[in-house]
Amino acid sequence: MGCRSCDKPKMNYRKGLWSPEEDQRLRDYILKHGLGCWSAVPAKAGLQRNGKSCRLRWINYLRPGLKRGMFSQEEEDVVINLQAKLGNKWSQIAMHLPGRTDNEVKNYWNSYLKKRVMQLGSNSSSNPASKNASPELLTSMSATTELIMTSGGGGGGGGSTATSTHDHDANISSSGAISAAEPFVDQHEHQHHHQQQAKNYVFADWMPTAAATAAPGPESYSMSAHWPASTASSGNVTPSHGAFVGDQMSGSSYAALQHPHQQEHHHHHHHQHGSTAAVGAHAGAGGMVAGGGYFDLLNMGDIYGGFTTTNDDLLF
DNA sequence: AACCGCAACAACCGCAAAGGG
DNA sequence: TCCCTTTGCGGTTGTTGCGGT
Repeated sequence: MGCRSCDKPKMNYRKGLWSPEEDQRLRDYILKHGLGCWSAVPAKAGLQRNGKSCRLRWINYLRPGLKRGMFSQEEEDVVINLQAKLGNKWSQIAMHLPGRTDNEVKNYWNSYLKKRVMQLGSNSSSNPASKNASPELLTSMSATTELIMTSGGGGGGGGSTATSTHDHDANISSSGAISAAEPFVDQHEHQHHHQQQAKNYVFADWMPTAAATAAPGPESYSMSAHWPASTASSGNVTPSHGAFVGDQMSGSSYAALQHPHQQEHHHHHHHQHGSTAAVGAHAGAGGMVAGGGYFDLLNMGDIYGGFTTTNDDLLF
C-alpha cells in the first residue's frame, strides 16, 4: 500500500464543492493514468485537493457506471432488507445496487428510507413477515431481493460488527445480484414521498451519448496499459472506451452533472435530483443503449472501479 | 418579498484496517 | 514487530433550493 513516492507538498487543500474544472482535471488524470495512488493524484493532476477528496469525488460522482436519480422500488427493497440484515454496512449494501455508491445509499436511507421504515414499523408492529419492511414494501419484493437475501450469507440483524473487506469501489457485486436490465430503463413511478424525477441511468454523466454507441477510432490510447488486469481480460472492454479519451465534457451535460438539483427546479414543484438535462443529454447511455452499449458501459464501471467481475457476473 | 423549515445530497471528518519498509 | 502511509468506511456536517407562511 504505502506509496512512498507520493511525497506531497504541504499545501492548503481546497474544500467544498468541486468546480467543473477540478472535475475535469481529475477525470482527465484518471483516464490517462488509471487508478493508483490517490495521494499522488492531486499533485499530478494539478488539483489543490487531498487524495482523499479526489478519491471520494471519483467514486461518488465521476466514476463511470454511476446511476443517478431516484431509487426504484426494487432498489428500495434491497436497501431496506439489506439494512435490516447487515445494519449500516452501506458499502456492502451498495454492492448489491449496481451504479449506486455507498454514499448515495446512505443518504437515501438517512433522508428517506429510515423515516419511512420507522413509520411503517410503528404502524404495523404486527407484521411477522419482516421486522422492518411493511407489507406495502414487500408487495413488490422481487425475486431479485430474494436472491440477495438468500445469497448474502451470515445472519445477524442490524449493528453487525463484521468487518468489511470488500473493495469500496466495487458497487457491482460479484454475484451480479441485481438484474438491472429492464427496471433500470423504465420510468419507475412508484409512490415516492417526494415524487422525484423519474430516475435516469447515467453511465458517467460526462460521457457523451455518442460515446455509448459509437465505436471510437483506433487512435484511442491503450486502456489496457493503464487499467487493472481485469480490464484487459474482460471481453466487454470494447472500443467504446476510446471515446472516453480526452475532453469528453460537453458544457451542457456537465453543467447538469455538477449540480443536478440546481438545474430545472423551476420545472417541477418537487425536488428533482435527477438531472433532466442529463437525461436529455445522456438518456441513451443507460436507456437507449439496449444490449451492447449498456453492457460495455457497465463494464466501464468495472474498469474504473477496479472491479473483478467477469462477464458472466453481469446478468444484464 | 422575506423568512423559516425541511429535504436532498455532496463533501468532510475521524477511525480502523491494510500493507510496505 | 513496529511505524508510517494509504485506503476504505460510516457518521456527520455543510450547502443548496424548494415550499409554506
